[in-house]
Amino acid sequence: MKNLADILELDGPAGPPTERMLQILTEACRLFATRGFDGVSVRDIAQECGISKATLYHHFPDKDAILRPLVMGITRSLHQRVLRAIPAEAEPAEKLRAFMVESARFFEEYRWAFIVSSTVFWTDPQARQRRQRIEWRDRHEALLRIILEEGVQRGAFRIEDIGMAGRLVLGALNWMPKWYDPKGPLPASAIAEQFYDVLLAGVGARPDVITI
Amino acid sequence: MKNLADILELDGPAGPPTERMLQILTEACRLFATRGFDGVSVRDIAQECGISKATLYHHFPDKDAILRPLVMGITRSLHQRVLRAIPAEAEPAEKLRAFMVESARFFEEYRWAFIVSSTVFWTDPQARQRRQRIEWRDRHEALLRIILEEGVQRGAFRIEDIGMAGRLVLGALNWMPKWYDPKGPLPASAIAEQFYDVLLAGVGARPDVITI
DNA sequence: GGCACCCAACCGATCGGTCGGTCGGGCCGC
DNA sequence: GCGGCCCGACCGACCGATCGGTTGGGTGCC
Repeated sequence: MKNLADILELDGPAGPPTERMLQILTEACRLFATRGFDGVSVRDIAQECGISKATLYHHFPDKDAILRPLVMGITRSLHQRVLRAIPAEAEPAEKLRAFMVESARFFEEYRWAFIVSSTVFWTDPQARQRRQRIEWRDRHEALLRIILEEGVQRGAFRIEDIGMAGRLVLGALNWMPKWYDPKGPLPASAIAEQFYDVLLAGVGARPDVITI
Repeated sequence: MKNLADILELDGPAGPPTERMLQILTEACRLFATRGFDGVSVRDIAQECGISKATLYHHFPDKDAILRPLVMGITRSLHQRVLRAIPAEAEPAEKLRAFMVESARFFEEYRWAFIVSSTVFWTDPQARQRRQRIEWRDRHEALLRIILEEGVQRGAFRIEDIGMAGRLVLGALNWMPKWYDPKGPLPASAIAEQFYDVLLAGVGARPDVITI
């Protein structure tokens, strides 16, 4: 995982996060991703960091306070990074490609946090910063929808239901964590490129073109 | 949820599952899907069924024994149902369509169990019947791969990397539980049809065809 | 001395699971 | 028909373990 501090916004009233806090967040993130939030005890996190549980509670008020910045940071940063990666003047197809590739790249860099974020979205009916998180996610989905709509209007895309097309794209990308192997032959960005190719041209052969 | 008994294989040495066991499985399934396995206590399940915890343990040896048939049954039944829904003599494209639509239909019928199964796959590093479950999943993925390969060989599909194309398809389908609303306008099968259309023809406009 | 950091020991609550016992309906010998 | 018996379904009370979180007291650096 790249520097986890980049995606966090802990530098509020308490100043920038300390080295120890980052260590706790990093270890907790990896544990949450592999065993789930409820499957990891505060003792586990402390032990993994080589400190006592009481020390951990010196840096964080409660268990939720460890999870929250991870989920929140990932949701926000994903959108911001993808948004920044999309060239303003490009063709819609190129924008879609940028959206998909940058999403995959982000996933690869912050894999554990990405997994935590996407699993927590489920089993969390109430509070945990839900509103603000959903706001970012909606903004992200809106960005994709705008790209697709622009493509349709400019004649680059041919889409019946934009919402459904968007969900197909996001589904393929968001499902990646479940099977992606960082030691595999292809980086996530290359996989996203392939997805893009299939998505744009379809898998169906085009006899009408071939037989001209 | 349709009759949960259809997907279970509890009728082993102990005979067919009793009404009470089915009730426990049904309620537990719904709770697991919404709050996660670790987020649901045995007390919760018992209370939801209107029985005491001791009574629940009279019907199941432990908590895992409630989860196991759900996850196992879904994984196995999904494959079997989809396999049966694919016509042997059809074109590859029609087979792919049947694969996707039947998967969606199955998800819609056994929505809670489907969600439980797909979430449990994560946070479960060890035992819980992992080997047998993965066997069914692999068989399912192999089925899709065979369809795609046949399509390529018969000139119906134009695919660079079959594994990646398959993962795109499965990703879109498996992600559905996260956003699908059973009270929405479209049934899951109709959504799968749309996915199929996009997948086959792609979203890119085809000026080469239009300008003939 | 004061502050940030750290710890062993402890707290009440809740976890998965067990125990001894109650209840009611079928089934037997008579 | 009927007392005695059995047994599956059920329950309240309890178990040790572990949960998230707290307390009070160190230790070392400014």
